[in-house]
Amino acid sequence: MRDCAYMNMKKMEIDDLIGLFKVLSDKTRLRIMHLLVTSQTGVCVCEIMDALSENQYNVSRHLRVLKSVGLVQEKRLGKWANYALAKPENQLQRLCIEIVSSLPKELFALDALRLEKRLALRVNGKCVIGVKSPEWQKIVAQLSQEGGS
Amino acid sequence: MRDCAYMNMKKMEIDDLIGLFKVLSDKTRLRIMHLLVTSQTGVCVCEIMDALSENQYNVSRHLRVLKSVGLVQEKRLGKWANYALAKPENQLQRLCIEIVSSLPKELFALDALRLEKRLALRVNGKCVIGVKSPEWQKIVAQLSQEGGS
DNA sequence: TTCATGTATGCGCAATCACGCATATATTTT
DNA sequence: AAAATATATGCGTGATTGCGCATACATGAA
Repeated sequence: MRDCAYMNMKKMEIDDLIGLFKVLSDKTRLRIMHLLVTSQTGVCVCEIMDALSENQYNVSRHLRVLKSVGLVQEKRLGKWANYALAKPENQLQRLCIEIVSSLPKELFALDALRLEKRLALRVNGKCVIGVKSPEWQKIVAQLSQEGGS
Repeated sequence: MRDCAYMNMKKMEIDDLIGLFKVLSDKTRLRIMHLLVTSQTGVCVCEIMDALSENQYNVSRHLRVLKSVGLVQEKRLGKWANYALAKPENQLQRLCIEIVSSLPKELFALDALRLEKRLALRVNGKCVIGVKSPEWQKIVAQLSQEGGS
């Protein structure tokens, strides 16, 4: 992946703040961060995909960005990659989590709802259905029906 | 001026948050905002220029952006344009001020110091020296000498 | 070993956006 | 009226960056 400005973390300077805001300036990244901050649980890539209705490579790429600045951590479990909020190790990361926590939750309500439904499909606390699963398609159809009423 | 994404304010949506973070993702804008938030006083363009050591057209342009999203307000006084933090009129603007207020002040210490010295040159509470004034050049030279010790 | 599946990434493109330059506008001073 | 001064802005450019596509990689299943 090409280098991006928001990956450049040295000592704490104004430029680091700028990097932080740049990280939060992408919709997909902000939604992922909010998901991880509010849910306080590790989730795999396909669960994020479904919660956000976002495709695989974008979720993956944005997770990489978040990981590169130390905001999230990855734990591989077989084919699955589990991502969770990292324990903040500097002021900047704490600030970021504070900021994300302070955002109006209503704006992310749909993501949260979908994540809840998606996590309910886990078996033994683990994701087992992967991408494009019929179970999930059905739930999505149901949700869009309710939403359209 | 060409349209920018962060100027597009409708109802409060995630995209508005993105716009907010984009506004804060520029160093000059963030420094201006911090200046206005912490100083709580209206300042003219040339005072900002000197406080930030930034040129005229960039300060002017970024002020325009901040004004366009309702974060700052302008009051013209003859040749001088006085800018101040606008009274926040929605949740997003309040959030922005909160966020800027929460940033580590040390990072903006030099700007704050220069602004303090610059405001001390006012007469009757008004800026009178304009741009490229010898008085200010002298103070800058003094500051850089102290900083280099 | 071959195939299926979850995840990662190189490439090319298009959009965004900050900047320098030059110049325009507005107001005061001479 | 003309010059000076504070501020604003159109234009061209370069840098950044998000995305779609195709494909690579890694691991488990058949």
